[in-house]
Amino acid sequence: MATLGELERAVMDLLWEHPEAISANTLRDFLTQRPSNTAGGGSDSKELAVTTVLTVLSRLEKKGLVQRERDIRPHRYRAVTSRAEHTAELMLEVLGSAPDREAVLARFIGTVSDGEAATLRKLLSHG
Amino acid sequence: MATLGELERAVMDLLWEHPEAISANTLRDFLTQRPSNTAGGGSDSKELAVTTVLTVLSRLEKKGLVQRERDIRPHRYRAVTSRAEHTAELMLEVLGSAPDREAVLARFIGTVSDGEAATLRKLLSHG
DNA sequence: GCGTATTTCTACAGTCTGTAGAAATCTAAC
DNA sequence: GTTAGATTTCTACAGACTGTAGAAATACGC
Repeated sequence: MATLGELERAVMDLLWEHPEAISANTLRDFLTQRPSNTAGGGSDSKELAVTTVLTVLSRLEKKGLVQRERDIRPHRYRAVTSRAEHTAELMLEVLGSAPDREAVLARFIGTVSDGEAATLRKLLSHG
Repeated sequence: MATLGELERAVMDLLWEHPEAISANTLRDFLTQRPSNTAGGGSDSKELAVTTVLTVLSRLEKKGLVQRERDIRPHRYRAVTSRAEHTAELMLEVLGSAPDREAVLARFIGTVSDGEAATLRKLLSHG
């Protein structure tokens, strides 16, 4: 696993938002026309060739992040794991490489919000 | 911040192991001669030019991960943050980009060891 | 001042990502 | 069954980042 590029990331975000498998064209439309920018993020709406999206999807497939349905004609794509799973895996990957895991966790815990801390406490208690 | 290359990572690991600031030559020696390979990791002992190490150190400095002492002649380098801090920051960076933080945390928590869970519980209780 | 150690500049190859045209392939309609 | 249009695959290239290091500049000790 590794960190994704900007476009790869955008595509994954869309796939995560849409559980149903969708086509490259649909993705392209989402990527380019995206009208409602929730003020703050990067405004998109830049032309993109479908082949570009297809290339990115192929790469994501090779990376194991995307699965494609090849039986129907406009192939449909969908994320293999949920964003939460993926993110958790990434975090574990980062943590895994540390010989001082507990120290890392200590610092990590110190930064989550109160609400999240409460959630964590709950999760840890009935585990 | 971003993920480091292999050599960059190796350099950072050495700097983290050695709190005292050390020179590029010393680092080069560590990187090349490293005799005890704890069976399993990648065996090093490959020749490396000092300039290579210096280049990497410059890049790490530019990235804010390394600080250099310029007053003494063989410049000395040291890590700006501890590995634990750095790792925790990376984890937060990964987590931060998720809209469903709690879901991520839930999955994350499910994977840590019992001992670590205990540590976390302790940390969360008197926070 | 000079030689040697050290640092900075410059350079290049390999990988990864964004980008897309050309070429191949498929499907529906005729 | 042939053809046109949609779809997918191949191939290509530029830009960033990393590993790698020689050349050139600089500093320090004698």
